[in-house]
Amino acid sequence: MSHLGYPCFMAIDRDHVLRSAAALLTRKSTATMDEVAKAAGISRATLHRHFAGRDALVRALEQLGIAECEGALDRARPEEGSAAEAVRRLVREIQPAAGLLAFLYGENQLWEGDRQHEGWQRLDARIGALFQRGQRGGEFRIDLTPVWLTEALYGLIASCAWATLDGRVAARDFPTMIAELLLGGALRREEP
Amino acid sequence: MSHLGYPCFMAIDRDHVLRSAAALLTRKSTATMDEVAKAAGISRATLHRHFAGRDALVRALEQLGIAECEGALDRARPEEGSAAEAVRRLVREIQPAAGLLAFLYGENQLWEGDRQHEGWQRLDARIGALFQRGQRGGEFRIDLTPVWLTEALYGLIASCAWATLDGRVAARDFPTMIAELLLGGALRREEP
DNA sequence: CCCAGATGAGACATTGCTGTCTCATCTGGG
DNA sequence: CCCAGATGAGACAGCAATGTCTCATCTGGG
Repeated sequence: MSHLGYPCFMAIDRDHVLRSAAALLTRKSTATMDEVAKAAGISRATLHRHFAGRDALVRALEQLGIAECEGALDRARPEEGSAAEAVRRLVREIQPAAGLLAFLYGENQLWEGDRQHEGWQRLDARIGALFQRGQRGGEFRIDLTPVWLTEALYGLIASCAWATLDGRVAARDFPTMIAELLLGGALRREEP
Repeated sequence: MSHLGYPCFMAIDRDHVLRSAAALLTRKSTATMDEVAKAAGISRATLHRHFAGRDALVRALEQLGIAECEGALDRARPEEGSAAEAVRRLVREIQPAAGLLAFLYGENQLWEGDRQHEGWQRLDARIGALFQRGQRGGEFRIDLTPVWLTEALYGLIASCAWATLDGRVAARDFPTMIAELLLGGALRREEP
């Protein structure tokens, strides 16, 4: 045991378990603790040593999802350049976390409670601010509220993640499909 | 008992149970059979007399959702006028079923099986055909596939249904928010 | 080597939901 | 009135997943 009070490899182990769980739960959101353990290559006992219970596991996944989103948002530099380009960067950066987000998006348990994780509010605010910047700069239309645009972004990410799992959308098209639909819509642009 | 083999009021009763269940499960997808029964104002025993089990109930809801979608599609007259207007009509007609669709959309159980209800395929085909018509007519851009546009439509409907439940989007804005985002996107159009 | 700590396998009780059953009660048509 | 059929209330066992426990085993640092 290290001086930290836990073995130095536990951190990466925990991360590995979380990512396996995310990958599995994306495909089968009702997977058992036993299935999650098997997917991570550990026993159910060890899984319970890492996470007190299923609820704790989901909460940890929520935390991970929030962190991934914030990382993606940081890397996308939402204040920089045109808002449209910032949205494209954001979608591109967020793709690796799309499966996890799709799972969390469908986990009603996280939202029905009287109060949800503050991290989501912070994310909503940051993404909403990006859309607002686009509106103020005359780049985005103003008849769609930033709140709705943010919500729609989440919805499209989840849709595309599931469509990708089913093979209805190619993974390499993920960023384009979402960003182009969200930004430009289905209507053809008039040639200038 | 009527000559039909069941009381004449059972049909409407069954429909009432289904709609109550849809309304409840939209808010809490993990609701118990007991909660569903209470929400419909009947006992659990009677609920089991109508639907053999939870699975049968979900399947019946799926059937209802498909029927509502097909009805909305029929009323939207997807072959008539511009494709964009047809999409707007479709979204407007589908709004009453949005909550049910959002529930079904998150019910992975319906999709993970090796084969899903053929009704969805028929719906996908009809909606996809609408988008394809818009593309062929030069109205819609061709770099977003009809399959993805269909998927995105479902996703936006589910997103907006949940956002409406949470009060983040007004119910009266539902058709506009979805149709305008799907058709026009966030970017402002250049003035002609 | 020695041992603390981590792990895997499995036993175990508990819990919440399900599906089925019975029985008393209600209701509407004949 | 009479009765078939529907209903509500509740009992009951079954089941699947959870959470806790023990114990044998493995592993790495000192």
